Amino acid sequence: MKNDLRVVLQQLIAAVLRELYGIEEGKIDLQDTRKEFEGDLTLVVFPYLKASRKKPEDTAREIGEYLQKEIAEISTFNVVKGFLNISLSDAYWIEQLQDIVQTDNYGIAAQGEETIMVEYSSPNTNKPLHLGHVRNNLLGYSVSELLKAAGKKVVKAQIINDRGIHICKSMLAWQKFGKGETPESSGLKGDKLVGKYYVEFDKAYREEIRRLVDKGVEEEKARQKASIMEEARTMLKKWEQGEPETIALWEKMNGWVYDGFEETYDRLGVDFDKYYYESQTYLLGKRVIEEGLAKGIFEKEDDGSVWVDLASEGLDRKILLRSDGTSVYMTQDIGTAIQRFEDFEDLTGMIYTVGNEQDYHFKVLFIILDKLGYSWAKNLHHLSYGMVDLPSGKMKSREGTVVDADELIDEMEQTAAKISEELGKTEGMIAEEKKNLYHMVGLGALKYYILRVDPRKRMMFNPEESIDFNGDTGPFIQYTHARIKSLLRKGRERELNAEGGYDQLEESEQNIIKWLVKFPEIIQQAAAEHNPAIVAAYVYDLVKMYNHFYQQVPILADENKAAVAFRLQLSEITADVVKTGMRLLGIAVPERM
RNA sequence: GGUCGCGUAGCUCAGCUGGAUAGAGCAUCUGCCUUCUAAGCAGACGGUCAUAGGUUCGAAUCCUAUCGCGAUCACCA
Repeated sequence: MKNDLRVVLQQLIAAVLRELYGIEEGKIDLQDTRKEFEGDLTLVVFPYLKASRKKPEDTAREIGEYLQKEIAEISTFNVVKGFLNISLSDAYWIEQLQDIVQTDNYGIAAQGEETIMVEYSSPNTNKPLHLGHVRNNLLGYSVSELLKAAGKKVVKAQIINDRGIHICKSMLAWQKFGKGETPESSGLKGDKLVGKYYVEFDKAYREEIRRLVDKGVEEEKARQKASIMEEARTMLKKWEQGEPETIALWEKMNGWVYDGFEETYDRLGVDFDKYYYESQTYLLGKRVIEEGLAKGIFEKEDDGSVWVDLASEGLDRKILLRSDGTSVYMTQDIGTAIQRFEDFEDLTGMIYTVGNEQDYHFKVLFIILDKLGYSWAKNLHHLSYGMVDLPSGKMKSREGTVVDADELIDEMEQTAAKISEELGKTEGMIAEEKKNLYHMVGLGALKYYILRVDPRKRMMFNPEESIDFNGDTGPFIQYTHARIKSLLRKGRERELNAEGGYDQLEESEQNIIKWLVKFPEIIQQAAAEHNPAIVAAYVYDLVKMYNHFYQQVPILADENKAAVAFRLQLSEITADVVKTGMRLLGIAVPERM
C-alpha cells in the first residue's frame, strides 16, 4: 500500500465526517479488510453513529458514496453492518506492481544518517556457546539487518567478559592438570578445551571441599578455605598486578577461546564490527561517579560507598561504588556506554541484546544515564529476550542439560542431509553442493524456528520439531523459493513477453500482489519493534499464498502467452521478496533443492 | 514478601494502539503425483482466549482482583 493513498483517504474521511456530521476526528483508523470479506480497506463507522443519527449501514453507505465520487482509485465498496469495505481498482494494484518491478532492492530503505550500535552475543571466555547464545546471536544479527534495511547505519558490537575469577579457574586447572595440552594436540576447539578445564577446576574444588568436610570442617568454611580456590584468588591478584607470566597464559588461553568462538559465529553466519573486552573497560565509569556526586544525583555514605536513590522513579537504591572504592557491574556499564559514544561520534542510539533476567538492570542503567544528562540516553534500548526451555525443563549447566551450539549445528546439518537424501533431492549434485545445501537447510531450520517466536517471550526448544521441514518452517520457505527459481529457469526458455494479461488475474494472484505491496511496511515495523518474528510471519504467509497459486494455476501450461509471462513476472518478484525477507533473518535460500 | 513478565486448540506459536465467525503449524483423519520440485495442495476434527468482576455500541486485546508459572530484588557479574 502506498502510504500516500491511505493518507489521502484518511484526510478525506476526516473532511467527510466534518461536513456530514460535524465530527472533529483527529486520527482516522483505516484498517486492512479481513480476508473473508471483499475489499481492501475498511472503515469502522460505529464510533460516528451518535453524531450521524443514522443506522450503521446507512452511515457507512453515505460515507462510501462520498469517497467513491472523490477518489478515482476506489472501484467499489460494500457495507456489512458498521463496516465500510473499500475496494481499490485493478489498475491501482497493477500500477503498484509495476512500481515494485522497477524498484531495485525493493523494501530496503536508502541509508540515512542515524547510526545505531547493536550489542549482542557477549559471552564469557570460560564456557562454550550454547543454545541461549544462539538465540541471542540470531536476534542481534537479525535486528541489525532489519535496522540497516530500515535505513540506519549499524555497528554490530560485542563485549567479551575476559577477566575475573572464573577465567583464573580455567587457567589454574590447565596449569595443574593440562600437561601442556593445546587445541592442536587435543583436537578440541579452543573454547571447548578451556571450558573443559573450567569444569576440571570445579571438580577438583568440590572434591577438596568434600575432603575437608570429611575431616570435620564446616561446609561454608571449607568453601572459603579450599586451597585451590585460594590459588585462583592469588592468580587473579597476579593478573591485576600485570604479572607477565600470568598475563601471557591468560592471553594464550583467551586466544584459543576466540578462535573457537569465531568458528561458531562463522557457522551461524553472524559477525561483528567492533569488539570490546571487559579487561579494558572494567575500570571505566569511576570518573562519572564524581560527576554524579557533584550534580547531586549520587550520594556518598560514611563508609565511602556511593549510591543512587531511584525511589522517585519507583525503583530502589542501587550501589555504584563499593566502600573499598572498586566498581560494580553497573558502574562499568555506565562507563562503557559513555565510552562508546566517544568512540563513534555519529552514534545516535544503542541496542543491548541481553536476556530478560536483566530487565531491572537496564531500566536502572538508562535512568541513571538520563539523569546524568546524556541526551542519547533516551535512544538506548534493551532488546530483552526470554529464556530457551527444553522439553525436559530449564537448561542447567550443573545438570549437564545445556545444548551446545556446535553440536546443535552439527545435528541440524546431519538431519538435513539425511532427509534430503531420503527424498532423493541431491541426485546429480557434487559433494561441495551437497555440503552447502545441508548447511543452508539445517541452519535455515534452526534460525527460522528460533526467530519466528516473539523475542520477548520465553520459548520452548523441541529438537525434534526444530528439524521439521513441513509447515511453518525455514525449509518450507526455502523449498518454495527453490521451486520458483526452477520455474523461472524453465519459463525463460520460452522467451515470453510480459505485455498485457493483467485483466485475467486469478484471485490468488491478486492476493500475492496485495501482499507484496506491504513488504516495506513490514520491514519498517519489524525494525521499529526489534522483532524479526514479524518478518518471519510475513514471509511464511506470502509463501503459503504462492504455493496455493502455484498449485491452482498452470503457469507453464497456459496457452495465453501474455498471461504466462505475467505469472512468471509475479513469480520473479515473489522470489526476490522471499529472498530479501529471509536474508533479514540471516537465512540463505538455495537456488535449487 | 516487593517489582516485572507470562497464561489463547492435545503440543508449539500468531493475534494484543479495542472491531466482523479467535488464526497457523504439528499431531489425528480424508482426498489429490501421465502436467513446471508431493520438503507440496485441498479438506475434516479440535477453543468457557487461566478465573471472577468492571469500562462500552463492541473485550483474547484496556482496568481491578484472584489463581498458576517464571524472572528479579547482593558492597556478584
